[in-house]
Parts: sequence; structure tokens; C-alpha cells
Amino acid sequence: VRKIAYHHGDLRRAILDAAVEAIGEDGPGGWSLRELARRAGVSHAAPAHHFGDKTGVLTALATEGFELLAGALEEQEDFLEAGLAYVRFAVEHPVHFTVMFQPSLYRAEDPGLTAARGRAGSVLRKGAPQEQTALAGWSIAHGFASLWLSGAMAHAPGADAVRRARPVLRRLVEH
Amino acid sequence: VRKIAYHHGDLRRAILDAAVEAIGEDGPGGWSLRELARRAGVSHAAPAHHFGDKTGVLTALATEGFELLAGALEEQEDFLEAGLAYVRFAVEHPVHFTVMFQPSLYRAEDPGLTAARGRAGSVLRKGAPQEQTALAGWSIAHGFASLWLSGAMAHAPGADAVRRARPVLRRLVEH
DNA sequence: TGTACATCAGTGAACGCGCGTTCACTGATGTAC
DNA sequence: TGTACATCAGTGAACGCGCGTTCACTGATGTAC
Repeated sequence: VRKIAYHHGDLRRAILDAAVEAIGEDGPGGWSLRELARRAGVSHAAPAHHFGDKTGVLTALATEGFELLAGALEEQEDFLEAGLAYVRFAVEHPVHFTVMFQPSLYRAEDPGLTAARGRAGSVLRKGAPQEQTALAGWSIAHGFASLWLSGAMAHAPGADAVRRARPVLRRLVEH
Repeated sequence: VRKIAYHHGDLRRAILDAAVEAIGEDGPGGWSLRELARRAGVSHAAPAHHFGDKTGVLTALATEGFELLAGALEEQEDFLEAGLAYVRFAVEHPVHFTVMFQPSLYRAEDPGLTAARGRAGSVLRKGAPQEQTALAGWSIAHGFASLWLSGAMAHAPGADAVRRARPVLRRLVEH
């Protein structure tokens, strides 16, 4: 049990977590700044101090997502493993993933965001022998992850996406 | 110039078109029933007659999307061509495509929707020799289309997605 | 062809609600001396 | 260690607005005879 102080300590973090929670439950459109305040247990005007508006929250979320993705991919040496790391990132951070690839939701020109996106992009390109191969690998990993998360690709509730992705991604690598 | 009558003629169609337009401009969250009414030139309460609520509009849009996709895929004989038809569908109907794969936006259990989705799904599965291959083909086509539409995959404004997709999808087929 | 009537699509005024935003404020923290 | 003061994070009341929804209505269409 946390002691409730006048100053929250890390309200910025708490609001982002609340956003992830809310979006996870109701989708990227099903929340308001006031609801995030409610979830974080602060007054309704507090979120504006840190993010300005809804778009600010989503921009922060997308930026965080690209940074997490870049970090996850940087650790990989192998092309196939990088693809699987991409899928793992998506299932571990489904809300970030969903927001990141819907630029209509956030400020795509935000400097922090473009930097993070650029970093993720350069890591993505680095792993493949040719540009065409990189594109194919990115497409198949991204497609698998998207279809999995959207529920379009049927799977049992507790199923392991990465394990199921391996033989699928391998079809591209086997040449 | 159309004569304006008390009865619209095909208001259902007009509202769906308005929704496509609005979502294309501001994303899946940037509109209201009242705005669709404004765009269609009818009173603000009219859309509810046909769709009930916002979710009803999106459910209709997703249903229409799955029907269009099934139709586009049915015409294809070849596995690679089916993948390219998938990409073509996505770039020709970007709003439908975007909505279809965000089930949090609509009523995923709607009978008309599940029927259309089932039809598209069975056409998808039919084209491939094995289940794993179908999954890989679906993933790469879906991923390419998603990345293209989201702007994550850099491309010139007038570039032809299907033409660019061909060599990428071919990497999967060449075995 | 003409009349009566039922049905249906769309209207427009009214409502209550949650929202984002503003703003004077209060309480906590950090720094200077 | 103690005091004064500046800064900053969060408060809470107030506002105006667009929204979805309701409902009695009106105009157009279709059908029976």
C-alpha cells in the first residue's frame, strides 16, 4: 500500500500505465484524460500538466513503444531470431504495438517520436542481407503479430505466439 | 446535381460513404454520428435509423470489407497473385482494411459480420498447399499492406504498392 | 384511374451528460544563506 | 540545523460545447380496393 502524498512521485508513469490499461480494455478510442486521472487516482486536471492533451499521451506511448522495440531487436544477432523478437515485443506490449502503427492517433512529427522511430528503423534494416529481404522479414513478422493480436488468426487463449511464429517465419528464411 | 427529396433514396450507403471519408481524414476515432449526418446532408438523428449507434456503422463497414476481400481473393488462382490481390484490396479500401482488423471497434459477434469474415477466411485458406504456408502467405501480405498503409514503410506519394509488393512476396514463394 | 390508409424515412426541438479547458488556489519540494 | 523564499505538482470549482438519445411530428411511398 502506497502512502498517498500531495505530490504523486511519478504521475507521468502512472498516467501512461493507466492509458495502457484503458486502451487494453476498450481500444485506442475508448478513454478520456479524465478517465486516466480517475484510474491514477488524481484530480481530473492533472494529466494535462504532463501531456497537454490526449494526443500527447498517445505520442508518449508510441515513443516508448519504438524505444522498447529498438531495444528488443538490438539484442538479436540472427535474422530469424530478430523476427521472433519482433513478434514477442508485439504480444508483450500489445497496446504500444497497436498505437505505434496508427500514426493518425499521435503526433508523428514529434522530435522524440521520430528519433525513437528512426532508431527502431535502423536496427530493423541492419539485420538483413538485402533491402528486399529486410522488407519481407519485417512484413511477415509484422503481419503475423498483427493478425495474432487482432484475433483474426485463430489461437487458444494461452497459446504461445512466438512458438507458433517460428515455423511460419522459417518458411521465409529457408532458401 | 441530385434533387433533394424528403426520402434520401439510399441514406444507408451515403452514411457508410461519409464514414469512410471521415475515418480516412481523422482515423477510426475522429467522428460522430452527428458528423456523418452533416456530411450526408441529413438531420442529426437520421443515422440512428439505419445503424443504431457508432458501433453499428463500424460493424457494417467491417462486414462490407470482408465481403469485398473475399470477392477479390476468389478471383485468384495463383498463390502469389492472391497475396498481391490482398495487398491491392488494402490500398484500394484502406479504411475498410483498417477497421476490419480492429475488432475492438465493432461487434465481432454480429451474425452478418461473422458470415462475411468466415467467407473471407475460407477463401484465404483454400489457395495454399499447407496450413503453415497459408499462414506465412497471409502474414507477409497482411504485414506488407499494414506497414504500407500506416506509413511505416517509406514510399513516394504515388507509388504502386502492388508493384512494390511483388518481389517481396516472391521471396516467400521461391523455394 | 382514383381514393383511403398504413407504413416507413427523415425532421427538429429538447434533454442530460461527460468532456476538455481555464484559473485561482494549496501543499510539497528544493535551494540559498 | 534553521529560516525564507521560489518553484513546481496537483486541486477543485466553473465554463461552454458537442455528443447520443428521445419523441412527437411530417412528408413520401406503397398497397388495397
